[in-house]
Amino acid sequence: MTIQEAARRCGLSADTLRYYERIGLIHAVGRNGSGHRDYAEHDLEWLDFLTKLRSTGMSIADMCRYAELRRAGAHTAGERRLMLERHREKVAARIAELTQDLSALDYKIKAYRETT
Amino acid sequence: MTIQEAARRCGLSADTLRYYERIGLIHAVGRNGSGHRDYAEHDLEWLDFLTKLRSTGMSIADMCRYAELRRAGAHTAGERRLMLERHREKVAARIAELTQDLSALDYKIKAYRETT
DNA sequence: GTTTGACTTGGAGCGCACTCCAAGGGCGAA
DNA sequence: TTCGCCCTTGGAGTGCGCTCCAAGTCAAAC
Repeated sequence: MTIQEAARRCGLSADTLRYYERIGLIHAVGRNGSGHRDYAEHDLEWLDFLTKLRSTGMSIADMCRYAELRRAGAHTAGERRLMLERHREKVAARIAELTQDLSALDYKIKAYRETT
Repeated sequence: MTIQEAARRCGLSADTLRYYERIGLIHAVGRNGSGHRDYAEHDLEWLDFLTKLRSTGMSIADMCRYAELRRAGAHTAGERRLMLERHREKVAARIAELTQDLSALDYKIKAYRETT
């Protein structure tokens, strides 16, 4: 799969895919005869997971840490799990915060509706 | 109220408060005899509202737009309300997205738990 | 009276996450 | 064979939202 197709499928730009590879988030993407990147299905699955971490607010630095652990092998599974559990709590807290802010927003909008 | 007290109460830094004033987010904060900022209660209420907008992901540019409309007077209430309503939808969508990502994360964590 | 410390201003600097650029390579179509 | 296009790399640039700095002012403490 070309970089353009991979970009389209995971919702990132080709530039971002190259950037992710450069900083070690994606490891050893295959190349074809002309030296062009050739993405495999498992690259896409990993990218989908990365974009989930990213969209839930994990920093690139932490994602790199996770990717590094993953490359290090099965014995890092515990640490990876811990990272995900901690991140999960942050996401849950964020949802709670947003939910509260949403109702504050609703209250404000209601006030506007009653005034106008 | 000094800038330090105001900063503590709204959870921003004094630098950020000065920055917000510079870009027009906060208008005409009072000064005392020595030219130091002297925040009033209504400044704090406005700041609390601003931090809610900010923490729900509204851009500084949009917040400036809102602040500008507010300064322009009551005849802009409709437009302000529209801004808030649109923002509200974005926040709701964000919550939905995060909630989905959270369950994906839970799924992944569950897999780790079953493996280790 | 001098020191301390918080404040003022305009402007520069920073960290993050990309995003773009220049120079060059490879390949299919006309 | 030449054109057009997409790809490669390393490195530079960008936008956002602050954050820090230098130089100066002022008031209270010692």
